[in-house]
Amino acid sequence: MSLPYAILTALLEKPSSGLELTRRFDKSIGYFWSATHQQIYRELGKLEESGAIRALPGPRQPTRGQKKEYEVLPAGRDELAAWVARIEDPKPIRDALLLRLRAAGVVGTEGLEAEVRRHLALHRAQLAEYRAIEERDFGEGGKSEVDRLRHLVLRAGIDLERFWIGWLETARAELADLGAGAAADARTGPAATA
Amino acid sequence: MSLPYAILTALLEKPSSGLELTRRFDKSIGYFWSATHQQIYRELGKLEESGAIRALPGPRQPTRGQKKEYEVLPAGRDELAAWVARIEDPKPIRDALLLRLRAAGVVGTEGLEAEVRRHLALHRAQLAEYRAIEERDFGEGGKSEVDRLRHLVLRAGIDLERFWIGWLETARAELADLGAGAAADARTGPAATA
DNA sequence: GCGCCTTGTGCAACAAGTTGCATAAAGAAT
DNA sequence: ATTCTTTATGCAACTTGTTGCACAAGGCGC
Repeated sequence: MSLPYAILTALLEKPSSGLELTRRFDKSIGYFWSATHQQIYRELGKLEESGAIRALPGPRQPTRGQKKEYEVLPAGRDELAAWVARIEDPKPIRDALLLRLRAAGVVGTEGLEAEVRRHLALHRAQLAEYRAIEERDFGEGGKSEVDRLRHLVLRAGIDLERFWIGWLETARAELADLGAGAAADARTGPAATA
Repeated sequence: MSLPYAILTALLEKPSSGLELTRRFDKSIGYFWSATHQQIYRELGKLEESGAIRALPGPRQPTRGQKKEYEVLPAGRDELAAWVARIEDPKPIRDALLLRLRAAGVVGTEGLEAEVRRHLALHRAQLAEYRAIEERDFGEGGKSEVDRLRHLVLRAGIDLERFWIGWLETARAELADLGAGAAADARTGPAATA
């Protein structure tokens, strides 16, 4: 659905080979749309076939194991522009940890608090990483249109991490609170607390 | 990955048939882990085969088009309890709208503001729905362990919607601000603003 | 020259999720 | 009685995403 457009965007920002794209996905676009090199190569093939991109004519092209750079053609740019304005509903959340909290209601919370703490640490680390990028890339003023939009996206990432950190702290407190007394009856069944 | 556990949780809360599960997914568990009836039937088959659940012996079982209720067996309950404490990293965000904002940086923001406004309305509606559920199910005190955990999960949903609403408002303002002057050169290329 | 590591491209098989449709039973409508 | 709708289960085909591996070229050590 969205991967081809992510690739088109990356290629418009800078023509690249498959592996270069993979690396760039690992640090910037991949923060909100990750992809493995496999997906990227497959999609590059499709995009080339459909005429949205083309391989730059380099020294020698046809062999395997040789770098192959792509650039976006006008048709690809048009498709991307159309996608930007397309009507497409937001996808509902899909989060396994929330599911696990819910499951803990019926089978007990044993071991969950440690996992919540671990996630908390991971989200704090991610927040720190985002903040470092913000500092580095959007420190001073004088922002172009591209910069302002990129910063906006980054701020979504930052605020999302902040949300998770806040919520996980609440969750940890709640689990600790349930902990002591409830640990015993959680093992046999949760209904006893009522 | 998580779907079988979502189903086990739902079945422990109340033994059900495939279609009943589908309906329940549409209103409660599905808020953070959605599934179609197809996925659910397939997964029920696998879970039954692996001995995690079994069909309740009803009037007549074997025919098609006949309701078939399932309940969780001890093995299934144990698997679920193990999953609750399992180490599993949070998945990175995957959001098409953020991607579209980023794409707008290179192909122009035309048509995006309307889409942002539409999403804003959808998230406000979702928030209202969650708040109504909160009012209905967790209005007064006297909460059991299950209730407290369920409420915690619901609050994650509520705060996530609040996050999106806040961010989308910022985005809309930013797009409106870029709008007037930038609309012209966005069509030809974004670099002109620098 | 020969092994070895890195860079680079790609196939194949699988897992998860989506879409469209077929089938069957039971009850309501006429 | 027969048609229509609702409830219910399920197959088949497809798309997306993941994992493991194969293969090719070039640079480096010795």
